[in-house]
Amino acid sequence: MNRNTRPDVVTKAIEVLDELGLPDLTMRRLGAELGVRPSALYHHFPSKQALLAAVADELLDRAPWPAVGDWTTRTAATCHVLRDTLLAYRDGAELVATVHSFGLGARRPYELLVSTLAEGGVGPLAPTAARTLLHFVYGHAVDEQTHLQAAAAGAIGDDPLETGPRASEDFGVGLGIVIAGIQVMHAAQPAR
Amino acid sequence: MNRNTRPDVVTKAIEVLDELGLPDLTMRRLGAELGVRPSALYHHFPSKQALLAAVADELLDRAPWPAVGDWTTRTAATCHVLRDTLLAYRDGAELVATVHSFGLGARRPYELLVSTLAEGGVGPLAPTAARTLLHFVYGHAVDEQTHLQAAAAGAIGDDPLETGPRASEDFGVGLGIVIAGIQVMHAAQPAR
DNA sequence: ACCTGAACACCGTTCAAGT
DNA sequence: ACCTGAACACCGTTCAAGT
Repeated sequence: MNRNTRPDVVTKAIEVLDELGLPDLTMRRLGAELGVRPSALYHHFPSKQALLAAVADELLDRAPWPAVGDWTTRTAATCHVLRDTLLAYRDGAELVATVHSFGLGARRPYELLVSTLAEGGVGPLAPTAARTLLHFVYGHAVDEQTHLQAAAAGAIGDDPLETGPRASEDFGVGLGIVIAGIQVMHAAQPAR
Repeated sequence: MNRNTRPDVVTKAIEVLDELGLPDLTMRRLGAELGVRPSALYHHFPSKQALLAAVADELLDRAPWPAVGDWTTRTAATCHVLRDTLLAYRDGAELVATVHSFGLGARRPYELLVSTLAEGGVGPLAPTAARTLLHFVYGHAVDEQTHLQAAAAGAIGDDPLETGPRASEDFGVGLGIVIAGIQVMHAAQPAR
């Protein structure tokens, strides 16, 4: 009898995602959780993909994005915050990576990185550099979350390189590789 | 009346993938294409995921992997061959990236890169460097293929940064960033 | 070894109609 | 504005039984 609003649906979707995981976040399950038929959700969103995009954007809006520092430390901080955000929700990495690659949402990290790099003087390399950083962060987070859940399910003995504190170190090393590469290619660029 | 063998199934699956795309590569469709009930496929593979892993491995086995050159040019060549292979089949990038991240197959590029980097003297950084390269190549190829198909469907006007020769340049620049970063971080490593 | 037949337990989406 | 009821056109997987 209490009718649902669009933000209600997104909030409940995040709960279902975190408790059941992305494969169980179905229109039918989400409808049931809201006390409503699946078809009612199509009053709020034109498709499931649009719903997932709204969920991804909401997760990213909750993140404590950094605002200060020179471009290298701010870029690194942004990537660490992004990773932490993706890992903070069950299947968060896969969800956000999918939404981003379909071009339906999750644009915030890209825009933050491009403007950080542009303000840092990286210039015309900024969009390519930002995408390279995002490919690394999403890929690493998806791998880590997949192996984390495999280990939690007991299917595989903890691979220490993919789980726990070793994964954080590994993320930092990989991120260092990409940022160092941006610095080098930027310096090798003809001046403007 | 002619019964199917395991390689038959993989070969037909690649045909269906390339003609219909990954969403239409269903057990039911593939069975129909082989003149067989969907349940018959479970005699050859324990699950759809196992089938997809075999398909990904077959695609990767067909690639002309490079075998010579110093580690930087050989690494670059391996990444270019991988990208070309992924883009040579409809939805090839998404298929191989998914299989790889689930840990069920598609291990060949990782092994090639690790041994190339190790022989190049990159030492303990090799596994992390290889994964960073793969995150970039898979992420870039998935993006490119997604936008290519969106452009082909006419939904979006060709984004020149994501399509055509500009995409190749962009891939090369991003790859240059990662390889340069590996060189820097390797040089910054304490000697062993 | 390879396949059939039939079932189980689900999906996303549409659409006329209700309040 | 938000939802119901009912349908459409599908999924992956299991399992006893057939050849």
